[in-house]
Amino acid sequence: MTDRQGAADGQRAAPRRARIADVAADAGVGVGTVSRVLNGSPHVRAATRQRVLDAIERTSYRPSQLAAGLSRGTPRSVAILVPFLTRPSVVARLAGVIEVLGVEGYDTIVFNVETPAQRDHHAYLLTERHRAAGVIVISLPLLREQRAALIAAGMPVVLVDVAAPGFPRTVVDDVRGGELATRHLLDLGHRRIAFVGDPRGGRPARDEFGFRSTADRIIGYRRALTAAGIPVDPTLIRSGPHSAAAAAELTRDLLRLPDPPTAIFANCDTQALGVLSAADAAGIPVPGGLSVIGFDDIETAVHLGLSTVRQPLRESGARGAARLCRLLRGETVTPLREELPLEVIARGSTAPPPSPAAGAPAPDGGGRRAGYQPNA
Amino acid sequence: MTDRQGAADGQRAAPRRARIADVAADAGVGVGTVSRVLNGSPHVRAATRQRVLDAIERTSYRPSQLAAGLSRGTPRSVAILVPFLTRPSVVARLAGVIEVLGVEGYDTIVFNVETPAQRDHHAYLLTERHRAAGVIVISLPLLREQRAALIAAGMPVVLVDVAAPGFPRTVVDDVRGGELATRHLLDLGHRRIAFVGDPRGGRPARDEFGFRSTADRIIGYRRALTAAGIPVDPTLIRSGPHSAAAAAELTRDLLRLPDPPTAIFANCDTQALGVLSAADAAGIPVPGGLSVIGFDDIETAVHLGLSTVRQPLRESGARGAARLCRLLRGETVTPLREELPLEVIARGSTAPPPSPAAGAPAPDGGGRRAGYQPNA
DNA sequence: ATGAAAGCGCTAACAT
DNA sequence: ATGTTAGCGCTTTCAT
Repeated sequence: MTDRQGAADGQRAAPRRARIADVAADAGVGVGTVSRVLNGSPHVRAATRQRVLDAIERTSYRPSQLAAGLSRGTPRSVAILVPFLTRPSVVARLAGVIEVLGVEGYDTIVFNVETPAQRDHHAYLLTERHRAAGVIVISLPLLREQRAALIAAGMPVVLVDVAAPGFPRTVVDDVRGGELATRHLLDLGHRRIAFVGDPRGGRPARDEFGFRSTADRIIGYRRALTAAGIPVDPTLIRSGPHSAAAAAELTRDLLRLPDPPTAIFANCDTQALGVLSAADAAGIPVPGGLSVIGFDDIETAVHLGLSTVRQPLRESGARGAARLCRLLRGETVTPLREELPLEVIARGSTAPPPSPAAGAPAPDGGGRRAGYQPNA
Repeated sequence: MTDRQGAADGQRAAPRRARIADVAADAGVGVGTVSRVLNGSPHVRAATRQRVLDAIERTSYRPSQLAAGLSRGTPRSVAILVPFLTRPSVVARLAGVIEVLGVEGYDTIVFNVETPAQRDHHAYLLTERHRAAGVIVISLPLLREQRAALIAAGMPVVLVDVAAPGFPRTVVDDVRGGELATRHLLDLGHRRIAFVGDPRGGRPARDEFGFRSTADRIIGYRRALTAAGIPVDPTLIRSGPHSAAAAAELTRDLLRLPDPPTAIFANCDTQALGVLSAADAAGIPVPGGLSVIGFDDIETAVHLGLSTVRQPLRESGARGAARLCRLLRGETVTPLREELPLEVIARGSTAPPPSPAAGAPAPDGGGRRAGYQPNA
């Protein structure tokens, strides 16, 4: 029988938000009980719970995340640190994270890092437990001191697509990925295979990200080549900024070589796009005159019929988020290092080399796909 | 109840986080003064301020966002509602938002909406002032009742790439965009121009998003056609799901028409990709046999040499965020409707029609660009 | 200009 | 099982 906020008078009085005490009063119970109902405590009689639920309904009560967070000591939101948010592979992972976290009742705060300085800035802020209940780091190597600070702060952290000793992480085997891509090309009969990617980078430093996947993929590339008895030719390994444009430039050089490659393994699909356009600009048909394979399997790869090494992007984010939630519940995650599968997706951008170079009679059906040929 | 499950390390005396009272004690002032320094109040003597600053340094104090938020009544974080986060145009806008908000000291909480139900769910949650200080809605039409609830809750809201009466919004003129694209094609001499896009959609409803931009672009398309004295042929206007694959399918049909179009205006760059691959699959060269223009100017458009109508994506997000910050400071934003410019970027995917259909001797240099031709 | 004290709305420890 | 109460760490009057 509570007065519906002075209904009689015409002017709507400021409809003061109901607080937990209002609900308690309305239900005729203590605030503790309401809190218990809110947090799903088992120590509440079904009948009481129902009374509280009704009161909540009547008062249109909405709990304050803020107050709950303060009281609890940690908010119901997690921070996620990503480098270059707009890159397709990154945003796909992010979507996976957000989806899972949302279902688990956590808000996702996104920190985008585009310079080492931003990385340092955000990494510092995230050691504050009142800012986020936990942290998910995607594809971004952290400095040793930053990892230490996170640990010292007791901050629950999971890594996605990066590794660091002692941290729960969801990754793929990039070395194996490099091997898979290269072997796919070898199986088609290629013998002169180039690699186009980012600079190998060292370890993360004050002024460097130190991304590691390229280096690993190159290791796999070399390994596959060596296993096939083909000497690694350093002039076929090129690196430049992480962009299609840069990849295109590198490809241009490669194609001008006296003995140009018949196939190119691009470090990621975006760079593969650059390779494709450079090939086109040079009038070299793909896969007729050049085979191209990328990495990641982003959406455009499908549209362009790009062969690639697929990794479960969205799922990696989802898995990482799920593991963080486990951590936040006080459970432990195991194994610390979770590996997701890699798979070669052969589309139309790879085929046997122009003139039967070596053996291998093209095991593939030589599938070809739709694409774009502006200069036809 | 001593320590929660921390990281692997065993020992480590709980380094109790310094609170504002610690700083006050260390500086020999009251907590109120520390708070004033923290919040840049002018009512603090310079000398006192310095003492406090030093104390903060000594105690390595970090203010609690949570406590400050509770006390203030609203957190230093803003919510951003986006549909289909992984779409390139959306994530570009999001990056702009995050950048500006970060600089202004706000955290960005991202809510990704992929179904009307998710829209409703999140829109409801966001009427809680203790959850976010303000809301930025990107490219997502809200139901009337949802807008009303936001207003009733006194929630500061800005819109980006969507319109709603009474709300501050940063948009482009899609009608004009449709006109620009179509006119570009007309100027090249095309007379048979098709449109490929999303279903026009009505207004947002319980089970529908009601995206509006397609409808507007079609209006512009018709307007340009009519202005050029060309009758609008309904069979040339096709729509399907927002994906390159669907666009490809629609294009396939279009190209099989007895009197097929010589040019296609795709609702967005992603769909233009689909158009391109369908053209390729049909063995029709672009732009030799078919001209294609998209909308947005996402990164891949550059790599593929796709002509398009550019809109400032990242900037739209940045502008929206800047306006929200103004709102949060209690200032008013004006004009309510902020319009960003549109511009045709002619790349290699548009050229005069195959056989000089009508007049216009191709004002453009007929620029062509790199692309991908897997079937050559 | 600065200190003291009253909340902000909730959780959790402690009673009962 | 449920009520009571003491904080969580800060901002903000209100005095002084």
